[in-house]
Amino acid sequence: MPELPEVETIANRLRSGWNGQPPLINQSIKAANLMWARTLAEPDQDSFISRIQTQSVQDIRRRGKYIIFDLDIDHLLIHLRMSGDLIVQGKYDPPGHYDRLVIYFQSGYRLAFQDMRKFGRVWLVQDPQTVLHSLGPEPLDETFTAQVFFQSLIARHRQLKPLLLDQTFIAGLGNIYVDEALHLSKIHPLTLSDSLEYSRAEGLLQNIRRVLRQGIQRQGTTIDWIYRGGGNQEFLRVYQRSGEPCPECGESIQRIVVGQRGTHICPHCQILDTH
DNA sequence: CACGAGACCTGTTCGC
DNA sequence: TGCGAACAGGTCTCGT
Repeated sequence: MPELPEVETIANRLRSGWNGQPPLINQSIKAANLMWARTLAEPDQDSFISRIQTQSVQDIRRRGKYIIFDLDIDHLLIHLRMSGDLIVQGKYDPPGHYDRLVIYFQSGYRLAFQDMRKFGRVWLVQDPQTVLHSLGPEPLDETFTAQVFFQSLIARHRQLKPLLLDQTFIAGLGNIYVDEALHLSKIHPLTLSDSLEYSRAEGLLQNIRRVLRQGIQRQGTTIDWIYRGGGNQEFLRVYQRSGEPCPECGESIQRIVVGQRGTHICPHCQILDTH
């Protein structure tokens, strides 16, 4: 489900409160209940529960597609993968069908990690870097310049789309925003990374930032019932629009497969440059 | 190093 | 209507 803008939106809502629910900042944890064992990556279940239930939430933030809860001592890291979501439940709200981990606060509110497909993972660690160390740069970080981006592109010989999805290369992009950014840039997803000229790499970085900022501004992309509230879906230009006309030239949007991922391109605007 | 296939899971939609 | 195949926002591991 979530890419950088969706994770950012969820972290913001949990930090500041949303939809009548209170901020989770400063709330004290009193218990936790794990319903699907594999959801917890680290540590073992007994250590997790005994360690977490004495701590309170100091801050909530995002790195790549991870949501980070800074607690008094430890850090709780959550990766939502394909179908995960974080929901604040009130004292009298019923449990959700797909709740995999529930954290109970002294206030009576609960944080439920819901995850239909069970791909999501949770870590409780003393040093977040043990989990995050291999992540690439944040695309919206100002110190990540076009020069840096270009140099890292030409240092590899990779198909562009799989490279942009590689979280050790750049952190936070997923299938939707990559397809959108490549279409805006008029670049074919199979273009080799070391064949891009500087000006095209610069334009690509600008468009990556544009689609991410717009996604954040619209509070994410709603694809189905799992993710609620985001308005970006109406603005997608190619993603899951096979057969519809390209907004640039009117040609029919085509679906191909790249790196085993469904990929949406305009065959007229995005020509593969081979030489 | 780069890439493809398969695995991990459940649910919805598509095609016959 | 029914039923299996294809597909879904992500990432990991293994083999070539």
